Amino acid sequence: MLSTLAAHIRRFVTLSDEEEQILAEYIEIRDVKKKDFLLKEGQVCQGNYFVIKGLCRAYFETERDGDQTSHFAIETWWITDYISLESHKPSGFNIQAVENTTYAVLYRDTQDKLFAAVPQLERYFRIILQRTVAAAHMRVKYLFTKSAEERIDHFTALFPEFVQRVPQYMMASYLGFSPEFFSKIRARKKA
Amino acid sequence: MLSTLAAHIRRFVTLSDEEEQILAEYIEIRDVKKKDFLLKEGQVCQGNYFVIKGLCRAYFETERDGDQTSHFAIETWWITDYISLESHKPSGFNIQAVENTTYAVLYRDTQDKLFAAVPQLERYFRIILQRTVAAAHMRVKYLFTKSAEERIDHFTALFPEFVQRVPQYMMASYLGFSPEFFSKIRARKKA
DNA sequence: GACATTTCTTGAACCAGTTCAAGATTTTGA
DNA sequence: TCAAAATCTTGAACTGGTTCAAGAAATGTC
Repeated sequence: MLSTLAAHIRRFVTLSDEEEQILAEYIEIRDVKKKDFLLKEGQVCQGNYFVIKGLCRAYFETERDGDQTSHFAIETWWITDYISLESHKPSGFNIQAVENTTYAVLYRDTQDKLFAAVPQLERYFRIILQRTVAAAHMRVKYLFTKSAEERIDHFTALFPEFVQRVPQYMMASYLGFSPEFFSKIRARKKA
Repeated sequence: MLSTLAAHIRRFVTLSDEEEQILAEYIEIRDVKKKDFLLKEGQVCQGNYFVIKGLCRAYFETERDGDQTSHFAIETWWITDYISLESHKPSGFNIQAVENTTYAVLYRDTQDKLFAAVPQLERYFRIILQRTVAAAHMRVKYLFTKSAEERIDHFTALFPEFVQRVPQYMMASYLGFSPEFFSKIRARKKA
């Protein structure tokens, strides 16, 4: 189970077998069922979650309409609330399993000790975060310049797996429009 | 000039005077006039820019309307196109000085050598990037849940300096609405 | 294999914000 | 100091999307 994470790390930095052992001591592997929570709004976020198998989403409640899906994670993606992690304040997000999920937790309060023991993990996370920022900028670019329909097409081309694994109303929310409108776009396309 | 950057780094990690000297060898300080470009669309982004004095913005051209401002940087903020930096592909963004600006460049191709010489910079950038991701998530949260007027109020409260230093049409673009609508909101508020 | 729950669709009325166009105001540079 | 350039304002017509409500289809469960 841990091997998935170790393999992912080795795609970016070198990691000896001994270092993998050290990592194992700092990581906890957990299982959750569909709809269970990794993090609940109001809790202070305690760590960073690496999806080994399954699919999770971060979302928050809005006043008017229902939930707003903020982001997703599938196999080999990290997901957390960096705002809460950073500020040590209660999170405004829920992180929930969309499918039955196996994931690894890296706890915030032991993270620095781990990084001291295996310094190239600092580099690994720098690289991961750099990609996360790039993805976030891409997303804003698309939100600002493309119509709802173009956003669907683009996202479907880029991550076809998601569109099959995630209910349509979550996709709609993530892409920034209502589930009803998603339906209408699909109807329009068939014609 | 470099001292501004060194001071910023020391807010997050320790940095000896010798290490500051090493850093100096890898950093270049530059001046640009208002409206000059740090990066132009079509170029491969060569580095990461740290604003010492002044104000810059990243934007891209859109088909229909004019520019779309993607993000800003004032004193002690880093700005770059991580998408291009990461992929080594031509950038889709322009990074431009909004005021006369002094900035430091950290070049991509020597960055790893610098990190090898001063390992805690890896940590410094991990922390900076973590905050950048947090900010990006915050921004999407506001874009999705707040009205144009609420976004103005929130941003003004959070970064009052910006609203004074940046033309209104750039703010409007950054916050995700038209400059005309910004005007109308202001008129509405006075009443 | 049928009942409950979750997800998806459709239509009608509506609205937050856009677009276009023209003028007013402010800032800039020689 | 004054003309040119940049920025901001206002109004009228419009549109991409929302909201509400109700039913249809799919999925999960014992």
